[in-house]
Amino acid sequence: MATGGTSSSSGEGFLSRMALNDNKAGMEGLNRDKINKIIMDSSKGSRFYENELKKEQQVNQRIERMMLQKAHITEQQLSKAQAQVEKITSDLERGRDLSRVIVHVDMDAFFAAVETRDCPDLMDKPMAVGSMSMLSTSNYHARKFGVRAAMPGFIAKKLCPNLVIVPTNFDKYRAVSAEVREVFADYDPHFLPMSLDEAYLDISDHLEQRRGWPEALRTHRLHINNTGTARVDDHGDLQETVEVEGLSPVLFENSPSSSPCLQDAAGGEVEVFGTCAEEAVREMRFRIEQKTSLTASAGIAPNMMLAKVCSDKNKPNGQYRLPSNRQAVIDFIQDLPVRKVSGIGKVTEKMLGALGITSCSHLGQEMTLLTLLFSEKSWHHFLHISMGLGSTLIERDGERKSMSTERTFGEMSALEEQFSLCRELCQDLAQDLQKEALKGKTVTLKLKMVNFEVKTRAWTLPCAVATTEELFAVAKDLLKTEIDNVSPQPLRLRLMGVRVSSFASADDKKPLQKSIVGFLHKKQTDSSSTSQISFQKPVKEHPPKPPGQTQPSACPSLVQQRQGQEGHAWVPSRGGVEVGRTGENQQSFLQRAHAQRLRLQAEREDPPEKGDWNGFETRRGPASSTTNPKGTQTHTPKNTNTSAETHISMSALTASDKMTHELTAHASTSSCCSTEPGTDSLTCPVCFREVNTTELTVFNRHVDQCLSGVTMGQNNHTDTELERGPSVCEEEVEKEITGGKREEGAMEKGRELLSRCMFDSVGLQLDSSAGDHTESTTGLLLYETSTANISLSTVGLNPVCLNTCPNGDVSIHRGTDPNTLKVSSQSDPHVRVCLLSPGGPRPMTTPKPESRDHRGPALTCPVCQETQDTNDLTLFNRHVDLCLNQEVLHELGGLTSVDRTTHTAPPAAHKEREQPLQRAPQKGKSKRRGLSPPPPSKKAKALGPAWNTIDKFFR
DNA sequence: GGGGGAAGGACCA
DNA sequence: TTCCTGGTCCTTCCCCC
Repeated sequence: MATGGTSSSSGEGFLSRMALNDNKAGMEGLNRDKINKIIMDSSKGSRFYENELKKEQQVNQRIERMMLQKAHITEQQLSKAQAQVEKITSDLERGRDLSRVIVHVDMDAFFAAVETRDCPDLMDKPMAVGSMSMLSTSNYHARKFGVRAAMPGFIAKKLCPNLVIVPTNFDKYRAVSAEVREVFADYDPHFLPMSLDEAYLDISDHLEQRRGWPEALRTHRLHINNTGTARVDDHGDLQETVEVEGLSPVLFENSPSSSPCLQDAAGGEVEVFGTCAEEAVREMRFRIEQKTSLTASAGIAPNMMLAKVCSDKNKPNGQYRLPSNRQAVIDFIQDLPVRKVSGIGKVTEKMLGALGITSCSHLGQEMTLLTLLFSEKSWHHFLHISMGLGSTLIERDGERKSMSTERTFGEMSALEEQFSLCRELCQDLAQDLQKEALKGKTVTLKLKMVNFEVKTRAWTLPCAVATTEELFAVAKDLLKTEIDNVSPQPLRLRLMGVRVSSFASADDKKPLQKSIVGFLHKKQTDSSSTSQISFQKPVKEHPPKPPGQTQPSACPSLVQQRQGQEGHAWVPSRGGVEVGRTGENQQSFLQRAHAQRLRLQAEREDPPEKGDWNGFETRRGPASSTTNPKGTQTHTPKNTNTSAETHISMSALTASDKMTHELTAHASTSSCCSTEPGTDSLTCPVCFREVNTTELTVFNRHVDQCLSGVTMGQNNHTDTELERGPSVCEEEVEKEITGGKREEGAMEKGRELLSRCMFDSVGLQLDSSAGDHTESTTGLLLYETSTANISLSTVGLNPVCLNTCPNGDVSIHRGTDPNTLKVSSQSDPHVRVCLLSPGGPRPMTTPKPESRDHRGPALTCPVCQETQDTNDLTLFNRHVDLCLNQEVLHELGGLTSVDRTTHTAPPAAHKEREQPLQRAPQKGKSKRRGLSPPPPSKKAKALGPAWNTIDKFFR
């Protein structure tokens, strides 16, 4: 019964959850009160104790709620539940399978036994394996003092001052475990290892065969190795047969090897085992003992649940068989304490205890009540237990569902240390993932505070990730969010872990795109989802769904606006990333941009492809290699008329270059810039202009110059092709800007706009006096830097972290003037910022004119759907741009929620459910999965309909 | 208001 | 001075219908 606060099992006022768990072999008949007092005295006042107290109170509250619920149960509910239980019980009974012979084998005090075997001096001493902080296991001498696994060493020392604590040596245990598993495999090649020292086997098939075996196959010889330990050579030659003088150092009295032996013709001792299940298991344990000098215990039963309980029955070094008949099972279950059943721990035990349920027979008696108080899963489990049912099918080769790594340490508060550790963990995890060729979509950061409070923060990506950079990109943002949430206080950690889950399916496991070739190719063939960088006339119908999109890709509001304004309503007047373009779903664009960013990050991990030239490679049809002017190789197109694909390997590019290509590649799908198969020109992958040549040398020179222009933040084309005048793109842009009329400076506007699309660093002003620092007064930004990981500040916005910085030394922050940004890097002299918006400070709220011009209707922003108090297109466009740029910025930032209504980031301490740490933005339904911006906070919702409306765009 | 996805957390071995 | 890892289930929040 819940007592609230602390509960006592002995009247001393200690936490029951911290009391000794003597539910383990070798711990019977201990003085629990005395041991518990020592445990409490050692723990009281510690942070651990305080946390346990908190947990205990939570469990007590659960119990109180449960009891309250119980008090309100009606007779009607009970009778209905009764009928339900009876029906299910009947169904389960009909399906009871007693045909399999399942064995659970558990090595006795495994780690301790291995250490004792290797150091016989420990044989008669109480010893444990672990450290002063935590013990992994203890031997049976130590258990008599109450020392057991999962107990801190310092407390164990108080219980048993003579305790010898041996450090763990997992390599050794793994090696021994491998030997044991070799034996298991002879009885069930598909056995299921649960840990290094535990496994389930289905020996039904083995028994079937065994019945026909001659005695010789069931005969095993004893021999002694050079350490004096008896060993058997399984069915092999006896190298040295010596009389067994005694048991191995860690064998127990009822060792299978101590059974009477026969002598073979050569005078060696042999043991013959029978054909039944007990004999087969005894033989298995015998062979394990002979092979490793360690003993094992086993349980034989018709299902896994019972086998597990049975293996504990005659521990150590014993076995127990539960006959495969219903009555035997029911009798066995009757008096079995619920805590003995795998899956019922201290909390469940306590909750059941509050209902007066301590044994499995009680479970059966109270099933009706349990159906009304526990979840369906829970009471189904209870019902199975009460009937002695369990799995008869050992699930082999089950798919791994997650992989993680974590580390416990002394208090860690320094940011650098935390991020450094975070990166290390990501690195370790990436290596582990690589070993199993796994990629996962969900990255979870686990933090344990110094007060033992555990927090997990997860983020699900649109595509599976596996590399250090990819993992760190997410983990560090999650970490940063937590740090920000407690700021200015430091985040005081004692554990950090990183986990990856939601592993990719077989299809997703295909190697990540090495290039944007598919991206380009697909766009060329799928105009419906093509991003039109040119500014076309409004479309009237929704374009077809892009592949993978479940929602219509056009923004109805936007279409409506455009129609209503006869093509003049919203002209995306800024350069850079244009979202909401005709025929383009903003979300799908953002998704692709983000996905591409991840791919690019992934490619950083890969070495440059052989044959790449400056990271660019042009392929058309089957390629042959040729040497380019730089002396490296490139592929010469053999057939320019078939399967034209522009392959841009990113491996040799900097992050900034890659980002450039991410967007320019996108731009390449423009109708005005796409490569037309069948022409004698090649399309530059940098500027996406057609270069009127098929001569590789000429083309390479062009690309080279383009590339250097982009890299240097300029578009200093000097090629003749580049100086031939405005490209088709520019003309399109110009048309859109001027409405078809050529005006003074229109061409320049077009050029500027285009160059911004291509991430020209227009607007940056280099402050040479600041050394590596670049300052700019600017509006919204996207980043470009060769080292990435920039915390971007935009005017009026809080910093938004966009990417990963391997070196961690790039920073962008506001200068003394709130409208200036400072970009700096200690290691990279070429840090660059690319503008998505014209230079110059921009107001962060939509500037409203004194009074609206009444010559036309009010305009509604397609992003926030707020009616703007203006019909002035310049002002209106500025507002739309602000909204959209924030979407883009936010999207690429990935994690920081942006309040679109106020155009400011939400308060760092965005606390929900009174959690001390901010939750990672919650994902919504599949429409927003992964890439789309997280929903706004409650506050943001209260402030305006921004999120709802942007979401509706894509429905 | 219910269904269902996502995330956090508890529990267990 | 109280582990590490991986799994399942429950609760809560949120969006959508």
